[in-house]
This record gives sequence, structure tokens and C-alpha cells, in this order.
Amino acid sequence: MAYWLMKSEPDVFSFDDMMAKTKRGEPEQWHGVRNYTARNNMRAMALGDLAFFYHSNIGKEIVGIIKVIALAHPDSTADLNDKGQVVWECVDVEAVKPLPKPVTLATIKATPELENLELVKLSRLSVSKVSDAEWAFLCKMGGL
DNA sequence: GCCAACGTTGGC
DNA sequence: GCCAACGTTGGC
Repeated sequence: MAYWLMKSEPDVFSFDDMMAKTKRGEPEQWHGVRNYTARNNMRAMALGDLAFFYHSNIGKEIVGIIKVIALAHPDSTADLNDKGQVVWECVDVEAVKPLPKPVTLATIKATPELENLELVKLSRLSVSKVSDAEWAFLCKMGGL
């Protein structure tokens, strides 16, 4: 099983929105990704993989955990390319639980153990990898 | 609102 | 295939 981190702007789609959707039994399609690296990360996801839910721009903190419940499939909100092929894809996710103590970007940057976290190193990547060690460390910092 | 980092586009 | 110009993201 692999670990990931997925960004969302909370004024567009927050972790509260995510939890409400899961409570209603609706999967969230992680649509709108238009970056090849991020798409490739989604293609590499397996069912049951876990991801941190990060609030970008507003809050700038990891606020919860989500789970992959459907493998990458065509993003219905994306246009086809000039050959009529699907280029962009998305996975479906559901909320698992919030972090008791959200972990801010400032805290992450001040933590030597997390200096290689892709969230920090590749700050513009919206779907990034998290190593096993980083995942365990961040869970602990988040009060789990 | 500014700017750094990075991806994409288009001219050559 | 290189590189300058431009657009976008996201932190500050």
C-alpha cells in the first residue's frame, strides 16, 4: 500500500465537504487535475491507498485522511485531445477521518524529518507521494 | 498583490 | 530540439 497527498482549495472543496459527501454515500471524483505528474501519481494508486487531504491557499495545513475507492478513470470534466483520446483521469476517494491536530505547512517546513516531503520540494504538484516514514511521522504529529 | 518555480507553447 | 515568452500555482 502506498501513501499520497492531495491538495484542495477549501473555498472550492474542503475536507468538511469531503466528509459530508462520504456520509451521504457519494464517492468524490478527484477531477480537474491537469498536470502529467499528478495524473501519473493517480494512475499509480491502488484500491485502499490512503492520502492526506491538504488545504492549499487557505489554511495551508493537512486536515484529514482520505482513501482511494476507485482506480484512475477518465475525467468526465476534461476535453479530449485532437485524436479524440482521453488525456486526463481521476480516482474516486472517500473521507476516512480528520486529523485531531491539523499539521500546518509552517510546521512541516520546520521539521527536519520532513525536509524531503514532495509537498515542500515540489510545491506546485497537486497530487504527490508520501513515504512510509513520512506518513507515520505526519500521523503522529496530527495526533493519531 | 507580488514573485519564485515550473509547465507549456511556439518560433526558429 | 532548443529556448524565450508566457501562463499558472501557491506561498508569502
